[in-house]
Amino acid sequence: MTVRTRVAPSPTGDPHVGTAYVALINLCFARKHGGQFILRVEDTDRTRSTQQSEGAILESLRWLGMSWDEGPDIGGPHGPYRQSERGESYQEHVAQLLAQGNAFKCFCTAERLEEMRVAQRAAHQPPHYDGHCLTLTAQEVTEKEIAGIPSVVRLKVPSEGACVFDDVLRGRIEIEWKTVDMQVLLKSDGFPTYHLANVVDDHMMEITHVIRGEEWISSAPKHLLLYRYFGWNPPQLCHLPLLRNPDKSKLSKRKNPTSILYYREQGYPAEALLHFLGSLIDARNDDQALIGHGHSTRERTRLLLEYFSAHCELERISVGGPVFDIPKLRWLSGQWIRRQAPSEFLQSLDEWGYAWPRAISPQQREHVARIAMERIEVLSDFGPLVEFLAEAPDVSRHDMALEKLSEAQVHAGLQGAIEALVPLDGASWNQAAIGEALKKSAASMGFTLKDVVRAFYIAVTGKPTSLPLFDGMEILGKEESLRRFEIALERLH
RNA sequence: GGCGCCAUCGUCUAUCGGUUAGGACAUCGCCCUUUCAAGGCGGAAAGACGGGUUCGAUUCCCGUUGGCGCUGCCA
Repeated sequence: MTVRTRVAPSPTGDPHVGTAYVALINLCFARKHGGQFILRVEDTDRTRSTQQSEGAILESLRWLGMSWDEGPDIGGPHGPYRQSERGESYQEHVAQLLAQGNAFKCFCTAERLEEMRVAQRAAHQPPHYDGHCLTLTAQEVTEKEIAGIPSVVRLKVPSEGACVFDDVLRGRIEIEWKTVDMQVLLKSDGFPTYHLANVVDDHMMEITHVIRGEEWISSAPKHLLLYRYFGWNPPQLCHLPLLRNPDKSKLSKRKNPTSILYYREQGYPAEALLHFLGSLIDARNDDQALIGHGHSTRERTRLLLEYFSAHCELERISVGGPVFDIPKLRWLSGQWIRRQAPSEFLQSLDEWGYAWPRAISPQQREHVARIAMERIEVLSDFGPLVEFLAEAPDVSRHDMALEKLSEAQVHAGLQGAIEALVPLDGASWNQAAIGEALKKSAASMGFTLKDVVRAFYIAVTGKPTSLPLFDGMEILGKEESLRRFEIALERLH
């Protein structure tokens, strides 16, 4: 039997990093075993699902280099791959359950259910459907339907015994039937709930391994019960740990950026996010030797996926919920950026959508890239860092104050620098010559370059820390550099 | 509250009964150095607690505590 896995996102919001994490494991496991990986859209919540969200999810997964063998965009032998388009199948299966007596119609109103739950909570009982409609006769059901009372279909659950199943990661799990609720399978709008649609589709699509988040453990008995009612063999179940906020709660956008789009917009390379997610799956993927292979994003993500897949073992996934550690991701991002050749970095910037200021000529870009790329961790750090090359800073007298030198000394230092730079001819205006001139000038006044250089940084870049000064001045050119020194000098008066 | 899952440095983890408990991020220090980074070197930092089992437990079992999840006509 060939391995078939799936990821089944619900298009109700921004593409979540947790979806990518689950998708990645499913993809790698399928590839490792020469099987297929399917993308299925679970859009049964008609009030929250959007076309836009679905598009963003697919696009985000593709951005990370993932691809699927069957899905709503490419079709496949078990389509459609969008649950909203599979209504007939659910209706048939619900009819079967009803006919077999494994499910029942329920006409309870939302108000009654709410009252019931409040009462149960007050009595310290677990909130459960109380079976109100379970005893309705066929006659009564028909009457209510004729009267046009809306209904749902609920699952019948054994009252005794326990559901025992094996989880690939956690071993034997036992949950008593009496703790399992009579879950709604078909909503009053005619759409199935997750539980029904999921089981029917997984079976129809011949999924062999259901690898999903831990949050589904509690409802696994319902799913297994459905497989039993239908007479189907259930797939292997593997419940993954949930990604966490730093405070260990389930990763949420209230506490952390969870959208893949956010990380892309911030300029995290796709390969960095992919590498990070991979490292959460298996510690062997947390390997610095992997960084830097490939000459394009496409190739880099492909090689990572290949590596992750080659030794993917579900059993090695550790079950403690990992904190989504953004500092580590940032570091990885910086590593991936830095291991590129400057020309590749330029291309990455371009793909990310960076718009170069006019003042920086195409010929200068590689030089800028070389000095900037080792000082950033994400691409959005780049703009602020090179901004001074395009626009002169507005420095104040206060900015120029130094700890080690008096104002008079700073003044002299700037003056001396100008005098040292003026004689340099245009042809020798490069970082080495500039550095030498500035060092010599400082020495001639009895202090080291280190003593005054902070003032120079502020004069040229507007900030005490920036890109290497001499390089910055070379790129700015002699005229503009001297102009900035002179402005700074004026501000000191 | 009920049910379930989980538990090694701050974080991600290695260890699959015997280790000076290893690595990475973060952090601290030193070196390098025109600032800041990057890079190099080094430091500090962990088996939640209590019982068993065993010659020997981080590792196996039980309990406690803690964290998390589920408890919807959301997934």
